[in-house]
Amino acid sequence: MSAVDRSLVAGLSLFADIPPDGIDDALREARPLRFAKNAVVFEQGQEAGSFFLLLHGRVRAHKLAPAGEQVVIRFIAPGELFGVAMAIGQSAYPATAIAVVDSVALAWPSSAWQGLLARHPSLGVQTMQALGARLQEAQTRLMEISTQEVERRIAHALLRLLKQGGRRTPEGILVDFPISREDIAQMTGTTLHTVSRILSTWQERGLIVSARRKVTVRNPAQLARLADPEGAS
Amino acid sequence: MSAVDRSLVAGLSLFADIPPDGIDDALREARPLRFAKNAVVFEQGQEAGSFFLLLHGRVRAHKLAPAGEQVVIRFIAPGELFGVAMAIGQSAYPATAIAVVDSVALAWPSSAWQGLLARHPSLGVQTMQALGARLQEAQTRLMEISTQEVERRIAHALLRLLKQGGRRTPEGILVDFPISREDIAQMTGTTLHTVSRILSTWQERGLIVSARRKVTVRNPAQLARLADPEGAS
DNA sequence: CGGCGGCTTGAGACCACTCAACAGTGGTGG
DNA sequence: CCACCACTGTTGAGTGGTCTCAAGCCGCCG
Repeated sequence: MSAVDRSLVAGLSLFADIPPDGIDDALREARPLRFAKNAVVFEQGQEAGSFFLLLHGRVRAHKLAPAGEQVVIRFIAPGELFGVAMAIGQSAYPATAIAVVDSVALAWPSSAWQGLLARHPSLGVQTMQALGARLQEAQTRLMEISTQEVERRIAHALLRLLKQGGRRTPEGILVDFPISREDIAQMTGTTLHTVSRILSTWQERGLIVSARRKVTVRNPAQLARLADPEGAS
Repeated sequence: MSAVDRSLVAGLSLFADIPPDGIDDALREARPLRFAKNAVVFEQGQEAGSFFLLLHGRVRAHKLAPAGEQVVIRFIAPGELFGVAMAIGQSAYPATAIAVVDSVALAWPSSAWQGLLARHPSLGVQTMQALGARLQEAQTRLMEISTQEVERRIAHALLRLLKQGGRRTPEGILVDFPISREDIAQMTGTTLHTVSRILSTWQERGLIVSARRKVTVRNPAQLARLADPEGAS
């Protein structure tokens, strides 16, 4: 009678160390939710009533600056937890989450977290590692934005996007979800104008092919050389 | 026969939910280490053999950029865990840790982590919340550096330093550990020159008093107004 | 008391931002 | 089904905040 079938989450590292009946137990409290493109999953500042596991689609998390500018925190891929505010002791969501394309996520009430953690300790381990990876990435971005000029930051951002969601095509590797110049600007601390100019010159040089909300990298190796000229050890 | 007395860590939130004999158990595997001012605790890239709990002093964590620039990740205060690379699934330290003043830390072998976590689940909860707080801070700094001009970033950085280690003095609130313009520059993604200029103007305006590696804020409220002109809700 | 690490301050250059105008493109409603 | 409009992207011109380069000063620490 579980509302969600276990096959939906089979193979996710989050549940890797949990036996089948444990997974059933965990899914019992979850509800699947559909989010249309551009739908808001939760909003910054709102009370953190649920946490989520993305099953299909793509979700963008961004933070609102006091003056109204947005900064993109990350793009969430299927298989990732998000909105785990209460796991880290926050009662409100620290960012806004919006579906980039039609998406499906499992939602648990935040109050279920403690019990889940107690019954399935490996969840804690997996979550801690995911948090650690996000912390590393945030610190790396901080380092980049502090020390590198815009072109290199954009190169790094693009490479990360490819690693997270790159799909081979005849023309090269395509970022497999819609991404605008504005998005890239908000990931790298610059403006859409500057991103547009830089992508234009890259396109002239044959490094990339881009269209409206679409970027294909023809030559990842050269892009990597742009990102790290020294080939840092 | 425990090597370290439990009174050393009494009152730390990290051990708040663990009974006395559990604390003794945890301390059994730890060794206290002294670090002289400017001593290296561990270095970025090095294999993560130990994790640490700072007891006295102050430790600076910074990351080295490919071209050699440093970025200050955080200042570690007594009571905080650091170097927990393996807890987050990293086999090497992602940053360098250096004692800012003479310091004392407890060191556990990294291999002890799993067992500790299994025997004392509340450790996991506490650590996850600490990680969450650090993630929040990193993301907030990302937002600041992406959207705000240098003066406001420095104001925010100073306010955070005060919150973490501020001591009342007749002249105002003093950052209670040595901090150079270069440190502040590396926290805010700017240069020591710009920091110097800005602190100079603040000093002229009577906002702060500063000396070599010392900053005292006379008027925190005014500084906060500089940091958030709108008084954002 | 000498030297070095930290700090200050000036001058000039430049990267990236702001402001501005316009051009595709794709979704939507009549 | 087509036309329109909002969204996305391009490109130019000008500006300015911050960096770089440079020189010198101060105050600790050894």
